[in-house]
Amino acid sequence: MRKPDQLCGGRNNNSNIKLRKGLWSPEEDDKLMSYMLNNGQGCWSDVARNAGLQRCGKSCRLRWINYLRPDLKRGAFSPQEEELIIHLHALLGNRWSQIAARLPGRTDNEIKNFWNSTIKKRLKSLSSSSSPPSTTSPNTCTSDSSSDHHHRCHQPKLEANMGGGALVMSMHERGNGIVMPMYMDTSSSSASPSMPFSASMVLNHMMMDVQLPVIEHGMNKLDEGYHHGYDPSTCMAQVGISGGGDCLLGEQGYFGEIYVPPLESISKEESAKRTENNTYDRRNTNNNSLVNNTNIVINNNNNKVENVSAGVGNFPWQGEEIKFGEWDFEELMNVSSPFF
DNA sequence: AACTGACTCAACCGCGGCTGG
DNA sequence: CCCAGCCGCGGTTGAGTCAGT
Repeated sequence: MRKPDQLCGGRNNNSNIKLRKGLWSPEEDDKLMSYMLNNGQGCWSDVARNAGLQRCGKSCRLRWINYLRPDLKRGAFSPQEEELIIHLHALLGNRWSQIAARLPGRTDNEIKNFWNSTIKKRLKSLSSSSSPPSTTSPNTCTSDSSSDHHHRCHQPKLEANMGGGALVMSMHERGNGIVMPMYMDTSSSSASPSMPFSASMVLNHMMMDVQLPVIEHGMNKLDEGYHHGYDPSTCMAQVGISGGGDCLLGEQGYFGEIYVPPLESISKEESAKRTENNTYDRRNTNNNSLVNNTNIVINNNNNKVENVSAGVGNFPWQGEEIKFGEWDFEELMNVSSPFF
């Protein structure tokens, strides 16, 4: 049931105007940008039409989300962001949009590309160099999520059927700080782990290698990220996991509480100016973003993920409450309860 | 300088989910 | 319940760029 609008390459609904494809011109960017700033987000097909763009709504949406959005952070990923991505991927799998929701100013596409090009490669090389003897098999692969890995990788399955999704089993203990992320392939219908234990260990090593700065307790900041306005003085991305006791990701330290230091600071005025002068050369825009707080709050009292509030930018079209509703976290946690 | 392979990243494609009629 | 329209997501592609020879 393909719909006309989604067939971007096709013809417009009510005209014979051939929809444009391919790279966006600066003029098109201008049109879309000014339209979005003036009118906000509505129906994307209307946006495309009303902005005078010979593009399908989908294309406009993609362009806006991945490139024109004023709160986009440009430039290379910081080590902290990188670590966060690795961890979140271990936790969420290839749910790039959810990962992106926790990285203010980053898009799912950007993260996906970064993962596929950089991190995956690094994990691969690390796993090949470390290769623990007991767990290494000819079929060992990294967190490669490409479609063919299901055919190539046959890891020993866990007993528990996780029902898809990714799971981080925290064996974090007081003092020794063992964190054991175990990746469960989300794309596999068989719910078999796509990351062998060896790769998990590699991942783990990577995480352990980097001591992330830890911020103070008091992370029960549900909804702060979204509801609070942008505060330049605290311009930072922040992921907090509430709960004094055991938490999903470990009690404290590596990813229990991650402080992503201010990557850049920028005033509202500068941001506004940047919005106006949004350049078309991505490589020249290693600039700043309207970063606010992202909070992940996990209620550990009942081992249930309650709510995740993610504020990605301060724009009404982006504010949304994100929940881990897609998997049954309670069940997931029960399954993994021996590890807690 | 020319060639080539690797890499990056913007954009497209196709699918599933949601919603309203 | 069914269907159409739309949105959003993840996977993939391909053009441009870079680095090595």
